[in-house]
Amino acid sequence: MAKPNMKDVARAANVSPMTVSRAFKQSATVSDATRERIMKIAEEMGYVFDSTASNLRSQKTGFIAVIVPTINNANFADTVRAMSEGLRTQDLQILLGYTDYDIQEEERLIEQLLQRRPEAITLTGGKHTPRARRLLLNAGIPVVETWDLPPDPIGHAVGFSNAAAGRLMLEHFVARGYRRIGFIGGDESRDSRGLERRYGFIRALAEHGLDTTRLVASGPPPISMHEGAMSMRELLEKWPDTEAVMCVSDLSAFGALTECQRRGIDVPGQIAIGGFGAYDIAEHCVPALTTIDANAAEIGRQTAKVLLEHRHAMAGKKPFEFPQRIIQLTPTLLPRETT
Amino acid sequence: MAKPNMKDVARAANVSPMTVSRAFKQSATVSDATRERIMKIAEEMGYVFDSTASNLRSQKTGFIAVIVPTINNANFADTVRAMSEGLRTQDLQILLGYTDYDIQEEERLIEQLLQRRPEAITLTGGKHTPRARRLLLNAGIPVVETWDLPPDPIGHAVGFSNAAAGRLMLEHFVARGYRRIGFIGGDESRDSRGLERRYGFIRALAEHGLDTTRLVASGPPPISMHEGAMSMRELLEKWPDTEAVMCVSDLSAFGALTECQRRGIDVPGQIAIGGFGAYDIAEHCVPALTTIDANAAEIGRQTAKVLLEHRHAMAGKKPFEFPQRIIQLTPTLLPRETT
DNA sequence: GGCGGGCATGCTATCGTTAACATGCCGTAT
DNA sequence: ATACGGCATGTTAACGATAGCATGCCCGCC
Repeated sequence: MAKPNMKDVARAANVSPMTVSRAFKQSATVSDATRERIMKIAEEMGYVFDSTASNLRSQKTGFIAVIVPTINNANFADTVRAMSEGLRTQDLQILLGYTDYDIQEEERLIEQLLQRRPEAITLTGGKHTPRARRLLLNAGIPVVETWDLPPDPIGHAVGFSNAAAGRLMLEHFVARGYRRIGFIGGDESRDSRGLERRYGFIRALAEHGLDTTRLVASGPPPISMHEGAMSMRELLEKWPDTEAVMCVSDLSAFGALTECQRRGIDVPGQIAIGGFGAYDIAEHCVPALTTIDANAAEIGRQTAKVLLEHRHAMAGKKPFEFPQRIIQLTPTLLPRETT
Repeated sequence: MAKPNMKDVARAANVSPMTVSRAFKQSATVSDATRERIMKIAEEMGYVFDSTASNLRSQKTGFIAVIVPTINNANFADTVRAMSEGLRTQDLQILLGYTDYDIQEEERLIEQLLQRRPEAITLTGGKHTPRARRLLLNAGIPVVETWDLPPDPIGHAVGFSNAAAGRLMLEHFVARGYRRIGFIGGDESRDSRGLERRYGFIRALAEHGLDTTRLVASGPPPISMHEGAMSMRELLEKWPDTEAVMCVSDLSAFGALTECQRRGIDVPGQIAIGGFGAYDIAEHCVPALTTIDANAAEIGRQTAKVLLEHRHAMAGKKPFEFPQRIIQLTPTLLPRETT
C-alpha cells in the first residue's frame, strides 16, 4: 500500500492525470462535477498532493525566504507575523532563517535558502558579506531589505532611519530639560541597527554641545533585560549625576528601570529612561516607559505588499522590469512616564 | 544567460552530471581533486544547487514541519529555537506554521505542510481535529506532540502535565498560608494547555477545601499583559479579599502586578501573584515574579533528539519500527518575591 | 446547415537531480 | 602473471507533477 500519486487517483476516477492536476488547482478549468468527484476519491484514497514534484515542473515553489536576526524578539516576530499574514492568501509559505546577528551566518543561510528556490527573499538590515550580495543579485528573485534603509539597496527596501530614531529620543530628552545624558547598548558592530541608533543619538548630543562620553556597552547582542540592568549599574557608578539615558531597546530599558527600582532611585525624578521598539512591556510597566515605535508590524505588512505587487507585475503576459521600491517609514516617539 | 544547472557545470568541468552531483554531497565518493575543481567551476558559473529537483528524485526534502500556536510568544519561540539548534547540524530546514490557538487552522496547516513532504512533523498540544489525526497517522513520518502529554499520542510526545503545573502553584500558595485564592486565564477551550493548568489548580483547591469560584476569564488567547491587568481589576472588584492569584502565564501575571502597583496595592503584602512560563520578565520585574518553569527550551531540545534518533534508526539497512517515545518533563516552581 | 468559438479533457515531453547499476582502472595478494 | 577488491566515474531511467499543444464536443449565429 504505497502512497497513491496523481496517476492512481486518475485511474480511480477514470480521467487523465492532467484532469486530476487541474482539479487541484484553484484557477484551472475543470467542470464542477468532475472536480468534486476527483476530490472525493482523492480524499478517500488518502492522496496528498505532492508539492515537490509540482515545484520542479512548474518552476514555482511558493516559498518566501525570510531572514531575521532572531525569532526570540517580539519586534522581529511581529514583522514576520504581519508579513506572513499578508502572504497567507496567496498560499505562500515562509522559509524562516535566523542569523544570531552574524553576517557570516547570514551568508550561509542565504546560500542554503536559495537552494530551495524561493520566489523572493527578505533580509533584516542592509549589511551583508560581499558574497551574500552577489548571491542575492544573481538569484533573479525580488529581494527586500527591511528594518533599515541601506545606502545601496540590493532590491527593494522597507525600513526607517535608525539614526533618526536615536536623534528623536535625544531631542525629546533635551526638550524635557535633561542635559547630562547617556546611552546603553551593545558593544559590537553586529547589531548595526542598534549601532545606528546610537550614532544618531550621539551626533544629536554633539550638536547640542552636550557630553557624548556617557556610553555603556554591554556585550554582543541580544541586549536584553539582564544587560540593561547591568549597564545601568555601570552607568550609575561611572557617571552618578546622569539625568537621562536611552537604551538600545525596551527590553534593556526595562532592565535598567528595574535596577533603579531595586536601588530606590526614582524614575524619572532622579533619572529618566527612554527605550526603543514599543514592546508590550513598555506600555504596561510602572512607570510606563517612554519609547519609540518603529512599527514592526507595518514593516511586515509593507514588505508583503511590495512582494505581492512585484509578483503580480511579473505574472503579466509581458513581464516588465518592476521598479525598485524604497518604503520609508517614520518612527514615532511615544512619551510616557519614565521621562 | 539562463541559470546554469548541473549539466552545464558538468560540461564545463568535463565530467558527467553524476560526478557533479556527488561533488555536492557531503558523503559521496569523489576524488578530492575533482570535487575541488567542480566546486570552483560551479561557484564561478554562479551555479546554485537546486533542492527541488533533488527532493523529488531522492524522495527526501530535509524539511521538518513545526506547528505552534504563535511565534509571538517567548515560550514557543524558545522551543522552536532550541529545536532548530538541535537540527541544524543535519541540514534540516524548519517549516514553521502557526495556528493562532485554533485547531481548525491547525488542520489546514497540517494539510498544507504535508504537501511539502516534510520528514517529520511536530505539533503543540494534543488536541486535534479528527481529520488532522487521520492525516498525521497516514503521513508515514514521525509525529511529535509537544508541550503536553496527550492521553492518546499520535506518535511521540515531549511535554509535561499542565495540570500538575497548576497544582504545583496552588500547593505553594497553601504552604505560604494563603487561603482565599483565585485564577486568571482565558475563557475558551482554545488554549487547552492553559485550561489544563486551571483545572489542575482548581482540583487542588477543592482538595484543600478552599473556595474554587474565584476565576476570572478574560477572552480568547493570547492572554497577555493587558488582559492580565483587566482581569486583576475584575478580581479585586468581585472578591476584594483575595489573598493570592495564579495567572495563566507570566505575561498576564505581570499585567496583574502592574495593575496592583497602579492602585497602590502591595504585592505580596496584600495579594500574592504567581505566573507560569519563566519568562525573562518574571525574573527581572520588581518584585520578581514567582513562576513555574516548564523548560520551553528543553522541550525543543528533546524533540530534536527524538527526531534525530528516529531518523538515524530509519537510515539503517533494515529499518525497524522505531518505538514510541514519551518524554515527560517536570515543571519546577521558582519561588520569588510576589508570593 | 455550416462555421467559429469556448469549454472540458487528453497526450507528450519535461523540470533538474540522483538511485541503481555498470564500467574501467589500479594495486595487491597469490 | 592472474585474479580480485575497491575506488572513481559513467549511463540510464526514474521521481510526480504540469506546460504546451491537440482534440472533441456543444452552442449560437449568419
